[in-house]
Parts: sequence; structure tokens; C-alpha cells
Amino acid sequence: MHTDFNFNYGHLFEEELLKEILSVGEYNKVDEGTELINIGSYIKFMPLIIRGAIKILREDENGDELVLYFIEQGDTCAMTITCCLGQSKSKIRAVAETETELLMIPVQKISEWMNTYPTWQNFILQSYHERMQELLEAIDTIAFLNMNERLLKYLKDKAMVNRDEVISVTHKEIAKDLHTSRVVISRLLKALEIKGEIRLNRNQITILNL
Amino acid sequence: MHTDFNFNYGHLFEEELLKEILSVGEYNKVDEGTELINIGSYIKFMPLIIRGAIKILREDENGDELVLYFIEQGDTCAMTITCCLGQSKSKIRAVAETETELLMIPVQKISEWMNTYPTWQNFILQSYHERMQELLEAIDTIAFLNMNERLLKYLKDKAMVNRDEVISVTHKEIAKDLHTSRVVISRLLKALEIKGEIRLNRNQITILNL
DNA sequence: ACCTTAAGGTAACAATAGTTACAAAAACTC
DNA sequence: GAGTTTTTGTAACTATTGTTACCTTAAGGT
Repeated sequence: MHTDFNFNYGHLFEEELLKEILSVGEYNKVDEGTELINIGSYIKFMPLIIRGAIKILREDENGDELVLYFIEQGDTCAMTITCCLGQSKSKIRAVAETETELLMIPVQKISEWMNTYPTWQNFILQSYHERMQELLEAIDTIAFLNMNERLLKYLKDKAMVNRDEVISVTHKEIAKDLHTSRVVISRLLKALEIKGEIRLNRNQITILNL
Repeated sequence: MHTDFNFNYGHLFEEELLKEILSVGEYNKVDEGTELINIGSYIKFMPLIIRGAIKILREDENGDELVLYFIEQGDTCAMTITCCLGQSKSKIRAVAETETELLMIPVQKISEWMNTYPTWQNFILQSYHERMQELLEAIDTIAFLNMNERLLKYLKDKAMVNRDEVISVTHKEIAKDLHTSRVVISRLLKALEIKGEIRLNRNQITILNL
């Protein structure tokens, strides 16, 4: 754990801050599928990802949901920061995409360190910046691509964060993530298979030209 | 100008910072339609809006564009902050929605004040937070609403920032902002008129139940 | 007033996405 | 291994959105 943490964050922070993070942060290892942040819940910790990947989703009042993006090791969830600093409820949902190790940083430390460690302030601002970019990319995807292209992008993103061109997922799950129906996904997947882009198996999709 | 500035920002910052902002910020008055930020341009100033409203758009490589949200007096453009601090090119376009007065703050002051004025740091983080929320709302809109509902929301938002239930706009302009075709907009507007939600005139739409 | 351009209305059709219904195959249960 | 559940395939249909084409009307210029 310690070495993984240093690998991802060591170059970002000074010795002293690294020590503080390790002493204050609560280490946590969660299984795939674990719900880390619920819509509407108050957030008391900010997660620093040491290993693994997390899927960030948006969900509206009717329970319609949509994947926004994936975050990986070395990332943190900027959405959490806004929620933490603003004491507001979460507007998003975070689910472990793979088995994931993370360090939970208590809220009050975030703003405390903002004032004492310039590198921390930098890290927080940088995180905001990156998450903003991801949100813009998500907007591009849903605004300018059709379902066909969105599906392929989703599969490739998923293969990327899982570091495996074989994806374990059902059509139903994909449909939920992309906010469409299972039948639509099955239809488009079949078309992609015929085009030679993927290979289909039960509970499993292989990307052929990643 | 001075009183308008104090009205919008006076309660946010301490006396000293207010004086600095006014001495360093370059006052600017722009007409409706003025392009304040271009895609791909480097940003050297951060705008504080004193009066008026600005339309923020996303544009992809093919020139497809889409309105993300409007910002008003008292707001700043957090997207600018990310660009300024990261020295990166703009990923968005900003166009004056009405005649607008603003104060242009030079980039290097933004980070300088982050370290000297806690209220400034707070303001920047708060701006990030709000813009993040707006982006999420934009995602909700394009992901979960159909064109019909998006159109009505657009009209109401526009009426709001213009403080007038009579909107001066052509069907073509709306189509561009919502990234669809003129024919679709004309069709949906006509349906809204028949439903009694709006009244149509050339270059002008009146919202009946705002 | 006459010409030109911009704005808006509308029909007909195409493409994409969503829905309902049902069947077949695989996996899981006991 | 018989029965149940889950997953996937597919057809037929509907709804929404996008496209093309053509017309009318209003506004602006000279």
C-alpha cells in the first residue's frame, strides 16, 4: 500500500505532507461494485485512489442514470471536493469499477492543507481542472455522438481502466450506464460484431482493435 | 460602475482586496453578441461580471456547437480559471448575451490573491463548485430531456437572464444553440404556441407562463 | 415600388432510438 | 437432470429527430 501510494502521489507532495496524508488518511480496500458515494448523501471523506478504478454516474430524480466518466489511480474525485467544501449533498454516484484501494481524507483536512501546503492547493485546483475537462468530454459524447459511437467509446474506456480488452458485462448493465434500453444495446453490439470490431460472448465482450 | 461592482462583490471580499481588484481590473463594456472567449485562444484575463449576462457554449472540431449555460452578474467563468491556471487553451466559447459590463482580472493576480486573501480563495472554489453544478445540469438537460423540453427550458433560461419574457431571437439561432435544425425548432415552437405556452412573432418569442 | 434577402411554415420522407413481445440458449438451483 | 432464472437474439412497431424541398411573408435597400 505504502509503496503504491508513493508511486502515485510521491512526486506531487513534499515529504511532510505525504507523512500527514498517510497518518490521517484512512486506508480502505473495496470490492468491485461497492458503492462509494450515494446521491444525496453527505460526504465526509475525500478519496485518493491508490489502485483500481471508479465509475462516476449522474442520476436524476426519476432514477435515470448515466455514466459520466471513469477515474483511476492517482486521481481524486473533484466532485467530492465541491461537496466537502460546500457541505452540500452529493449530486453524483461513485461505484468501484474494479477492486480498489483508496485513502479516505477527512473533510476538514482538505481546506486546512489548502492553506498550509501550496502543493496541496495545486493538486486540488488541478483535480478540479481535470474533472471539468471530463465533464466537458461527457457532454461532447452525449451531445455530438450517436448511440453507436457512444457504445464503442464506452467499451474502449472500460477496457482501458480495466487494463483488459476482454470486458465482463451484460447488455443490460451497458444499457443502464448509457441510459438506453437493453434491446438497443444488443442490436448495436450485434452490428459491431458483424463489422468485426468486437466479439460477443455471454457476459463478456472482447474488443478486437483497441 | 463602482457602485454596481460593490453591489455584486462588496459582501464577498475585504476592503483591501476590493481596492486591489478595482485598481488592477480593467473595466470593459461590450455589446450584445461580442465574443469574449474563442475556442482555442489563450486566456489572459478572468472576467468578473458587473452587469449583464454571458452565454457559454461548447464547440467540437466539426463546428457543432451547444449552449451549456448562461452566467450573470456576480458570476465569473470558472472555465477561465482552469484555463488561466493551467495555461491551457480554451475549450469553450463565451458570447455576451446582453450588453455587459465586466472587470478583466489579469491571470497572475488570480493565483497571487489565492495565497494572500482567504476570501478570494473561497470565491474561486465557490465558482468552481457552481460551474460544476451548471455542467451537471447541462448534462441532465441533454441526457434526460427531449428536444421539446430542452427548447422550453432554453427559452425560460433566456427570458430569465434577459429579465424579459419577450425574447428576441430567430428560429435559426435557437437551432444553433441547441445543436439541431431550424425545421425542428420551428415545428416544436409551433406546437408550443398551439399549446398556449408561447406566442410567436417574427424575430420574437413571448413566454406566456413564466 | 421593385428587387433582394432573411425568416418562418409545412409536407414528405429518412434515420435513429425506444418499446413490446416472444423465443432460444446458457447458467444456476435444488 | 428438471425446473427456474438470466442473458441474448430478433421481429415488428412506434416515437422522435433530422433532412430536403418548396412556399409565403416580412424586412431592408435603392
